[in-house]
Amino acid sequence: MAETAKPATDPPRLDSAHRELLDQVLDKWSLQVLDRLCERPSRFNELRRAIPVVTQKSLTATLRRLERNGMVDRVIVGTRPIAVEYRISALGKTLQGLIDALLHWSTTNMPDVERARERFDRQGD
Amino acid sequence: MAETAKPATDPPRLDSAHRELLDQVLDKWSLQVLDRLCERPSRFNELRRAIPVVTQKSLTATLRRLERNGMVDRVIVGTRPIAVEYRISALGKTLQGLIDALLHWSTTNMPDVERARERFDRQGD
DNA sequence: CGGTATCCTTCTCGATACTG
DNA sequence: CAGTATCGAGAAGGATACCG
Repeated sequence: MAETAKPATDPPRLDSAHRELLDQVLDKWSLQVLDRLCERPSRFNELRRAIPVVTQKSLTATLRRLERNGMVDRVIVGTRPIAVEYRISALGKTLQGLIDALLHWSTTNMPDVERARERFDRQGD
Repeated sequence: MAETAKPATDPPRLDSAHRELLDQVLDKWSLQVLDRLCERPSRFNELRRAIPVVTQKSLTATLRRLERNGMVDRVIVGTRPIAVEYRISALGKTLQGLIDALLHWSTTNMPDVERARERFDRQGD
């Protein structure tokens, strides 16, 4: 068979489209928003209070990004004063297991990570 | 019973220490570096070529961060000219399943995400 | 080969003020 | 209530040059 296969450096499995998507969905605020919305639908200011120290601006940007990627639905539930509810979408739900796994990994391995950090910092001081 | 339990907004599962760790390990370059190193140990310039368009500076920073968190080992395998090999650590290996899962999720759901984006962009134009 | 050091631009993010 | 608009500080990130 003719060889197309001889990549001394083989192609990355994570191409730019995948990277971009994961970046938009796994970033610092998104993880927390999605985690929260998996538990229950929430209003804007509810989310704001539930997620310590997020600013309006960052929360708005995060929600818009998640909405654009189909992870959350923005539902207007009342007018005057306007009321908006954010809900996890079916597509967003598919991330729930992964988020739980990440949280679990982080919890399990945090002690080892902390030891590694101390060792590293002691070496290089 | 006395009620400590009445959090109208309940506490976030993802506290700042976890967020910080996940941020340091799931960022754009780290994912690619870890994915690559799970396949095989690599030299610095090998990684650079394998990961399209990463700069020296960013790759160095990423590797230092991963090393500090105990995810990769930096092994000097030769001197003059100096040769360094980066290897996934035992701790880093524990992330492999998660990275595979993320990659799989991304691949599976990319079409739906793209449809969602198109719909969103069409509404708001 | 595997980095550091420096400069400089770009983007992020918080603070603040205002609106339908 | 749920945002938008604007500004400015600081961090991230690229380009380039140099070093052990």
